[in-house]
Formats: sequence, C-alpha cells, structure tokens
Amino acid sequence: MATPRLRTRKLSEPTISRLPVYQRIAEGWMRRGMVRIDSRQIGELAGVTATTVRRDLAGLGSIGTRGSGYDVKVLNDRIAEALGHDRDYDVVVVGIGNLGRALVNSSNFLIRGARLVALYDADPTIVGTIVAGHVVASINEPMVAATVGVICVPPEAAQQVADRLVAADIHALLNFAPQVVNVPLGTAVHYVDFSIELQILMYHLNNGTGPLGGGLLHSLGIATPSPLRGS
Amino acid sequence: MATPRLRTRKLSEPTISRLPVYQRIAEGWMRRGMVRIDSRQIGELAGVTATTVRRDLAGLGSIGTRGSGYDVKVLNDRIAEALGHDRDYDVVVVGIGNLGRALVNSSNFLIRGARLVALYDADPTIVGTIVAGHVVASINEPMVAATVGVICVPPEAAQQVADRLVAADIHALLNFAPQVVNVPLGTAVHYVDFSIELQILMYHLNNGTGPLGGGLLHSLGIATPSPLRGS
DNA sequence: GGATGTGAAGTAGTTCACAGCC
DNA sequence: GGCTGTGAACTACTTCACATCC
Repeated sequence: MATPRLRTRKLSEPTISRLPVYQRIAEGWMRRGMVRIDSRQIGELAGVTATTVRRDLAGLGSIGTRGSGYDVKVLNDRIAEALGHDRDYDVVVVGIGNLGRALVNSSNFLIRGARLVALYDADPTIVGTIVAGHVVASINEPMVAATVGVICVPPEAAQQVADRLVAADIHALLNFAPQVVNVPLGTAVHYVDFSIELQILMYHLNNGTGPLGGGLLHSLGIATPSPLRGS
Repeated sequence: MATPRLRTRKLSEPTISRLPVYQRIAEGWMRRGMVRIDSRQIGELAGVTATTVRRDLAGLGSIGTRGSGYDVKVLNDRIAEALGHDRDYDVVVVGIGNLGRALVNSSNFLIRGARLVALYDADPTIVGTIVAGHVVASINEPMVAATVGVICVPPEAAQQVADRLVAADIHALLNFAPQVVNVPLGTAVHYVDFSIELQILMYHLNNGTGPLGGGLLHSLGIATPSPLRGS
C-alpha cells in the first residue's frame, strides 16, 4: 500500500461515531446503484443536519465535488480508511450464548478489517461445536493472540473473562455484559448496553422531549457505550 | 407520597445517557450491601469526572447529602423516576433469532418499567415455540397494542416490520437491524448498531488517540446519541 | 472535616452564512 | 445554478473553584 495518508488529523468523538453511519448509507446507495449523494440526503438518512455532515466529511480531506455532492464509492473508501478498516484486526469472542452467536453470525458485526479468529465458552455442551465456521474452544484453554476481545458472558463472569483476555495480551475489549470491569492501564474497554437505548427511548416518550417529540422524524441513536475506569 | 415529582425539568442528552450507567452502579452497590456512595466513586466506575456526576445528579433535585455522598437506594429510585421507570411500558419484539432471543432472555434488557407483551417471527419453525414465557406469534397475525417495538430482523425485512409496527400504532421503535427505516412523522426510531462500537474501538486503536491512547485508562465513551431531523 | 450543589470560566461541538469551485 | 468547504457566531457541555450545608 502506498498508504497515502494519515493526514486525518484528529477527528472529534461525535464525528467518529457518525462516520460508520455515513458509511453504511454509502454502502446502501452503492448497492442500489446510485453514484452520487449530497450532504442533505446523507443528513436526512443519518438524522443530522447537512452542515454537520459536511463538517464531518471535511475532516477526511476534500472528498466532495462542489455542485454535485459526494461519490459514494469515494465516500465509502475514505471513511473506511479513516476508521482504519484497511488494517486487519483479529477478534476473539468469549461467551457463545444467544448474543455471542448473534454477533458472529451477523453480517454486519464483523465488518471489513475485523477477522474472527477464535470463540470460547465455558459450557461443555457448547465447547466443541462449530459456530460461524469455528470450533468453540473451552475458556480454560490458552487464548490465541488477537487485537480485540468481545465479552458476551453473564455479568458474574465478565471480570474473570476480562482478566483472561488481558493476560493473553489483548488490550481492547468490547464488553456486552452489564458489568463494569477493572483492567490495567493501557487497556481500553468499551461497553455496549442494550437496555440503555431502551431507557433513553422511554425517557423521551415520557417527556415528549427530544428526538421523539416535536415533529422530529427519527432519532439516530447509534450505540451506547459506556465508559469506565479502573480502580 | 410527598414525592416532589416531575420537577425534573429538562435533562441534557449526555446526562440522560449517563443516568442509566449511574443507576447500574447504584444497583451493584446495593447488591453488595453498601449504603452510601460519593460522586468520585461513581465517576471512577462510570468513567467520568466527579463534577460531571454531581451536575447530572443535581438535575434530579437535591438527592445527596453534603459531607457524605449519596444514598444508593435514593439514587436508584430518583434515577428510575427521572427516566420514567415508574410508568409501565409494553414492549413487543419482532424477530426471534439469536439476537431477539438474547434480548428477551437477558436479565438486563427489559428493565423495570418495560414489560414484554408479545413476540413475533416469520419463520414457521419458530412460530408457536415458547420463548421467555411467551408463545411466538406469526408476523402475519395482528399486532397487539404496545408502546415500544423492537426490531431484530435481517436488514431486508426491517422496513416492512417497521411499517407493520407503525400500522399497529406503535410509535417508538428500537431498531437493531443495520438498516435505516422510514417512518411517519411522530414516530421515533432509535438505532442500535454493534459494529459501530467495534469500529470506534478500531479507530482509537489505530490512532492511539482518545480513550485508548495517551495515558488514559480506558474509555468512557458514553454515549453517542444523535439527533435528527425529519425529512 | 468532607462532599454536595452551583455560579463562572473554559472548551467542544453545532449552526449560520457565504466564498469558492464545478 | 448548485453544493461543498469553512471562518465566524452561537449553543451546549464540561471543568473549575468555592460557598453551603451536614
């Protein structure tokens, strides 16, 4: 790769969370054979203003064409590049219950750049079965090297799994268990919590405020990570 | 009750997305028999500063005690009240694949206030089976009344399901399909997309920026709501 | 003493408005 | 004409610092 760039300086956190949405829109447009899209159209689909879209995309360099909008192919490629999809990442998933299974079988979880390398579970009836083309290994076996560890176990087991992942030198965790985990400095944990979206939706329902209320069409919630910090 | 009720004016969007996190922390504290917690402790667990915690909670009224922090029970209750958990919401889930199953069986998806009333699926081998105590109905049967509809079907089917939910007078949708859906004005759609979290994590890995990188412990992403606007 | 709650200051993000280019 | 890209204005959120109360 003549990898050009890295001129992408620093994108703001809100921008980073919107780029995957724009990319998904671009993919959809491509699939339908459309070639160009403008900032107003992206904005309507993504649930943000056209100006915000242009600001976000301007951060990737001048990728639009004045007077006619953005080429969806270019848009898709540049976003992929900015998000690092041109590098490969190895992903291990721990906990092959309904959720873990849903994730690894979903066509959209393991997007470009992410490569599933191993699955682990504690349940002996699950260990040894084949899921998404991989034999599920026992949680007690040594873990393979990977970049990202995905935790899909019950909350009681989350800390223990996090410890094992860290011990295996995996320092980027995506935690679907509703449980805060402690990790050493230098390890990133992102939390995904379904119920939080539901709760936010309920708040708006209750108050008639925000996304739901006054004439707004829909709200694009995107995900709901949560933070944390270690002891 | 002399409950001072509904003095909760308007909470900011970031605050709303953090409240469920604080509530989860309060629940955990209660379970472990702890009685009080202070803003610094909440902040560490939630991944935000103590000041942010105090600001957020101040919006719910004066619920802390100067000098000693917050009573976890009071904290939990007031957050529940602010988020509208004291009202009941009927929830229907459409699409009982791995994901739908994971959601309805998860102890944390249907939190207080949310009541599962019906499940629907298109697959004849799933229709009629019992999941989470409910008989799965066919997607072709008339839908029951509900407040919130959860979409867990493949992306191709998402629009059609959204249409059916809206036709059944359900105007708050939680969409897990990676597919933007069109709904009439007055209907709220929140999107939850797993892969977006993974992509954000990858971006930070790639750039060493933000949550992962420079000396920060781990990420506190807190949410990523986005607003929207109607067509 | 100790931690909350909050004005005041600072910072980040969004929106406006328009110059620049196709 | 149309739409991008961007300085300037604005708005929203966070952080500081401290008065207030237990």
